[in-house]
Amino acid sequence: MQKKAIVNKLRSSGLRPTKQRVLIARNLFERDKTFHFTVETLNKEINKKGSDKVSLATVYNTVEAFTKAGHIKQILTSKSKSYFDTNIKSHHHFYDEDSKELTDINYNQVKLSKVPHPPKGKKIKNLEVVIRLQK
Amino acid sequence: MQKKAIVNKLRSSGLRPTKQRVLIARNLFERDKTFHFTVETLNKEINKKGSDKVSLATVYNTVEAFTKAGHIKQILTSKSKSYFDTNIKSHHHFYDEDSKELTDINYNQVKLSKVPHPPKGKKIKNLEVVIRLQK
DNA sequence: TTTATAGTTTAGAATTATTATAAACTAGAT
DNA sequence: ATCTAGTTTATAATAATTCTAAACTATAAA
Ligand SMILES: [Mn+2]
Ligand SMILES: [Mn+2]
Ligand SMILES: [Zn+2]
Ligand SMILES: [Zn+2]
Repeated sequence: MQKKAIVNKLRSSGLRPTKQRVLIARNLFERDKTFHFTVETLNKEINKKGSDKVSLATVYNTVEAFTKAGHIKQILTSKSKSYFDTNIKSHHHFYDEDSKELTDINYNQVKLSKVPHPPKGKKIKNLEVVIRLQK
Repeated sequence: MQKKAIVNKLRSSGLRPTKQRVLIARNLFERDKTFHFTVETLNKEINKKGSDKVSLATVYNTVEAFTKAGHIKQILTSKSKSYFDTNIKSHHHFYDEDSKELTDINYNQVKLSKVPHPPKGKKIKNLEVVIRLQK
């Protein structure tokens, strides 16, 4: 994804392409592979080396804005820190209880042959599987 | 579950049946139905009305001890607060994005016809499905 | 182009959830 | 009854996140 595309992505979701947002978006989306992150890891990544500094408040604001816009998504965990994913396609996760690491499971690696009906008046938005691993 | 059984449950997991632990355990397990809670809701429930007071620190300690002992389990959410479940059987959840409520899905309401192999040297400890609902 | 303004960034304070500390207390063994 | 490791508690500390309000800026309008 090139800078032009990044700017369009931001504009298309009603977000002004500010210096900070473009910097963060390039860091998140100009990669070969999707990945998982926390605000803490993203903030470190963004603010390392000689690059222009972005405040922690802005990292929080931007992550929230990108989540609301659907550019990233929040991941289910049982931890006190929020995890996010640049892979917004429907997919599943392994959670390694020993290393505490989350890794993607390809969507077609899991098949469901029976899914419950949603309660009246509600629709299924998505379905996520988490497989916990142990030694 | 009667008081005697509660005391045994605590003893069997190496926990002394103190006044506070028994009070909390009775509140959690002497019910017809399992339920979901946070430390905050449990603390309110335990410390309301004329009952003996239990400190918040003890509620945290006890929830941690009960989780380690396998009497309750922590639930996957994408929130900053930890949720717990008195239903320790393998089961799944609906998560209502509008009301932000978690409800149980019976285990046999979900069937998986394909599950990925765990990475080398790891075993599958359990598998949880979360179905997000929207209006 | 300037100008106006709504949107954005920021440092720092505030809040919230959780964990740590260390002194007082107690269950249960002897 | 005495002893002691385990437990409880008030309170402090830490960690994650949200709030605040002043300074700044992207961009639309003049
Ligand atoms: Mn915390
Ligand atoms: Mn928080
Ligand atoms: Zn993922
Ligand atoms: Zn449940």
